[in-house]
Amino acid sequence: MNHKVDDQNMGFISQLYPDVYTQIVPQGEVKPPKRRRKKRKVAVAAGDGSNCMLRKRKLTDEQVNMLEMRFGDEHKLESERKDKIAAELGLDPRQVAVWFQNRRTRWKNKRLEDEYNKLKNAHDNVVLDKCRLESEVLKLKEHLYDAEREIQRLAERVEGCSSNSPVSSSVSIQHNETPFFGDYEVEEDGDDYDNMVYPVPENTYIDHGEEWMNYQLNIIF
DNA sequence: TTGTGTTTTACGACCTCC
DNA sequence: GGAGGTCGTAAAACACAA
Repeated sequence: MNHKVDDQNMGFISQLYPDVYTQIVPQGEVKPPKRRRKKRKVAVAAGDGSNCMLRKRKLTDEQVNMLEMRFGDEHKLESERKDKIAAELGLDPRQVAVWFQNRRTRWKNKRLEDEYNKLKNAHDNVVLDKCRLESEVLKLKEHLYDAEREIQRLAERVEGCSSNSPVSSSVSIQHNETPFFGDYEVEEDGDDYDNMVYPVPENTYIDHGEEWMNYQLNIIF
């Protein structure tokens, strides 16, 4: 950005906060031509206020706590507020700005992480629900299968009775038209239960669809 | 002690807004 | 055009296992 201003500021700051922030660019140093990204030496204040290349300075707990409080109040940082906080903590305004920038980034990442976890939980619940429903469907299909067997059994019994008696049964079910499990047509991919096609006999149940359904449900449940 | 992974501080490039 | 933002990353500081 505006390095000239930054450099001027640093000099100014070194005078304002000699014990905190030190101008670290050696006198007479010629700036390298602007490059996309250059290796940098991070330099910060020496405890004795001397001008020298030093290790990066970590903010004190007190400073960090105060910055956290200010960040809690407001994530953005206007110039006036920045200067005020900097003066309050004995920091370079630039340091305050940088700290806020980094803090915003951390905050954003945290928010993204929380959002991701929320979505993941929702997804997991949906998957769980899907499994539960699938197993329920399987159970119901098993019930249906058992019911069909029972119908078959009853139909055979009725047929046996009617052959012994001249009185015709009031039961209208004709066993050879009763769909049995073996009569299901299984579609190509062979996923037995899922792809069963129920062949409704032409003249037996078609006119009494509702009754037939109720009859079936009574057997199942 | 040292190698390694993570966090923190700082900067450069670029973008947006006034 | 300047101020302040984001993004990506360097490098120091730190934590910790081996």
